[in-house]
Amino acid sequence: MKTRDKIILASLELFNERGERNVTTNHIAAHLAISPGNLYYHFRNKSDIIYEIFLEYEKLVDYYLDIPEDRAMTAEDMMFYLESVFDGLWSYRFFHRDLEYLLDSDPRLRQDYREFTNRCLKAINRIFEKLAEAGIIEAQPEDLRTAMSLNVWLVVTNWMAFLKTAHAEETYANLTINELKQGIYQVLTLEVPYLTSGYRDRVLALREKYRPTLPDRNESETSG
Amino acid sequence: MKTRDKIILASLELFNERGERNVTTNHIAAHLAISPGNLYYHFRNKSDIIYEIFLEYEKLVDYYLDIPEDRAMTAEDMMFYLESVFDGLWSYRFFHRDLEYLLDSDPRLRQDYREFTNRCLKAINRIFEKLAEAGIIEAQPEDLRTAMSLNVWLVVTNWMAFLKTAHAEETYANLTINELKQGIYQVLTLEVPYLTSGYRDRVLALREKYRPTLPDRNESETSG
DNA sequence: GACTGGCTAGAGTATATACTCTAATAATAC
DNA sequence: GTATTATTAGAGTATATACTCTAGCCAGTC
Repeated sequence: MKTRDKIILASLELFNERGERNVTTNHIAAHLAISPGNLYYHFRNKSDIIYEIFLEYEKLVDYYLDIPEDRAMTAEDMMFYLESVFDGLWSYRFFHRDLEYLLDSDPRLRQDYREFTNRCLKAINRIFEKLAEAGIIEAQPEDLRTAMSLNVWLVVTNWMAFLKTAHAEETYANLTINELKQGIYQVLTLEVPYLTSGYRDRVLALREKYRPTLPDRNESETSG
Repeated sequence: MKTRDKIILASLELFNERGERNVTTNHIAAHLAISPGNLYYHFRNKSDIIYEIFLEYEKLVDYYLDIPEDRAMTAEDMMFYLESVFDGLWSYRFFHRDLEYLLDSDPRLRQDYREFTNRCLKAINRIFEKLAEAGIIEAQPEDLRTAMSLNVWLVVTNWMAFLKTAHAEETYANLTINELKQGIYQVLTLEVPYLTSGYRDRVLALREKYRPTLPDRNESETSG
């Protein structure tokens, strides 16, 4: 594997494990047993590494959210979208953690991320439309659908942050992809009131599989 | 005003403006025209300043979310809760930005914040209960109510982050409290499907007042 | 006036961090 | 082979940051 690719891979790994803020370029080089000079031969700066990682992330999610227009949507499709998106979130989980700082440090990233968000919102919107066409959820006016899509985006992209703050101990290390996917339960919660009678039980059953076993909720929960 | 209080105030101001990560203790001291030594006489470290600010924030929100149990809830009450909470978010807006890093650096803060979150979730839950008792929304099983409350929390606490990423330019400076309050529209969107026929139009009208005029959604709206 | 204790100044320190520079080595072209 | 280019090492730099240390000021008290 080329050094350049190794740098990207190691950076992603370290960022995910420790958070971007806690990983320096020297750490990355040390982790790979290469010199800082070598790293800076391949990347002009730290931002450039992050930008490359973003491009990969973007590509992955764009691929996941490519919605086929030649056929109706099924409940399985919907679940597959959710699973895929949460897989993506997991693989690039450092990204949403320090998002605001990252965007402040790189205008190019800010611009790209903004367009990326808009594409995702459109895709979510389209999924809702097709779910309605397929009779899985009730059709809703465009206004409402757009606002719903935005809420889905907010829940999806911030569920992980919530989980980490809800953990009692240092949580960066011990978060698992299974816990993360409990966010699917929360997303489906948004759909619940719109489900058609024909699909209601079906989707509720699917949703049930992701019911959160919330992290040490018990510890201070004795009141109530 | 005592130096200690001035430090807290100036820190909050600078954190909100520039983000905690971009504000050093030396900046704070310089801003107040006091010496670093003076600052460190009053606070053992930066974390302690942040913790003090959190305590204020916590107190404020706890006060806002104190739900009177001696009377029924009105739609106005609900709106007042929303307005208040978003005011609080605005005043301490730096906090949710670097939340994860802050919690990682201070176990005491992590623990307190976790309990704070649980209290807020319970309050939201109770608000939904009382809205149902008042006939404003349909009553829902506890499970669903809890999941809904969590979604409300996610939307409330992350709406600001979304706004900032949606902005095209450097956004930390030019975000306004009015834009922030458009998050109320998103929260009410979550309630829409549960509104009773008696209150539906009423609440939809209230919601309409907060409809987002989303920041340069179409590429570059001339800012002026 | 002398003493005390809270408060403050400001120079200074240890460490970290992003990044540079030069020279050496490996790979490739001719 | 030689010349050229791509890659790498590793010491080094400029700057920043959280925090310390010492000495002095000032308000109140005896």
